[in-house]
Amino acid sequence: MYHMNLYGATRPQIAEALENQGYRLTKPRRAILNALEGRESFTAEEIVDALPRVGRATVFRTFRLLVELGVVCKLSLADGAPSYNLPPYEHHHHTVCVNCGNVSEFRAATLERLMRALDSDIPGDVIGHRLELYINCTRCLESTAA
Amino acid sequence: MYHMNLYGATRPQIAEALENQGYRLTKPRRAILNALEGRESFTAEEIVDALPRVGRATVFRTFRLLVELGVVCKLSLADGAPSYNLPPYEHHHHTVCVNCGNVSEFRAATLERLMRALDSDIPGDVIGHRLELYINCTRCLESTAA
DNA sequence: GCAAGGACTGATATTCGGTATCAGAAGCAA
DNA sequence: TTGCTTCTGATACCGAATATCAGTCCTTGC
Repeated sequence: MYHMNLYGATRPQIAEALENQGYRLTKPRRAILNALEGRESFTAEEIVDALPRVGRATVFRTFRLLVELGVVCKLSLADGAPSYNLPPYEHHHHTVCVNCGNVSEFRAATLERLMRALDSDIPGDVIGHRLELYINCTRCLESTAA
Repeated sequence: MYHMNLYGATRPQIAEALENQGYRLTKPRRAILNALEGRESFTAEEIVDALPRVGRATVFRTFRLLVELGVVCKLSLADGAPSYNLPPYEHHHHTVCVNCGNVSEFRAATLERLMRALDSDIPGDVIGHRLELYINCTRCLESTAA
């Protein structure tokens, strides 16, 4: 369970990973994986609404499972509201548009290297980090300029 | 209201800033500022409990106000639980011990410079960021080693 | 000092995101 | 099929925070 690398996995790969970990690939879980397909970023409530035949608790349980598996990742919008996404690759960070709420990912090798370097400056062991950049996305900038 | 720099301000400075912005320095607000004094990191609930004569809503309203003013800042512990603190200087980041929950600040000039450099790599305007490092603090490491 | 008006307050209800519980259903292995 | 485990949905609940709103406090203008 530690350091799983499923970012960017296809649905069949996710399904396989679930089963390899001893989890069952049940109908509601399949429905949820289906619903995530094609979405770049989503809230739990969105999925609950999209799947009226799947219970609220199950959606949250499955989200928690997928986060543990490293398939989806949870982030906070600028107002603190939680959101989830299916990131295309591991060790990425998020940009969140404070205007339209759109989420994108970026990798920054330099940043990662720096983060590792920081480890030696910080008393204690750094075991993880969270970085979010709040932006005005190009689309929003264009539309407000118009 | 934009880009206020009150991190590290003393209580009289905070009080003055409130009044300069047209806010009233009322008894409940004074009580809250008093209660924050000397605390490094605190939850809203802690302050609510510490001040039984001040309403719950008022504590949250005042916290929101102080966050807007840039006096206190809100952060998430590793489990996502919200916490607040009175940072000693502006443009800092937090280390959160995943074991004991202790919060500290650190500045990293290099990091800030890098962050500014990142701006040019990101489509859109970067207007803010949030970085939290999750650590095992030295005290926790020592006590588990013992 | 007093009245008037807005800012602020506390009590209460409500929202939102998420978890606990638990009886019953679904999945799997023999 | 039996039997066992995992999983599910309904429901209730929780913590953090906001909306509402009648009433109070603060300030200012006289």
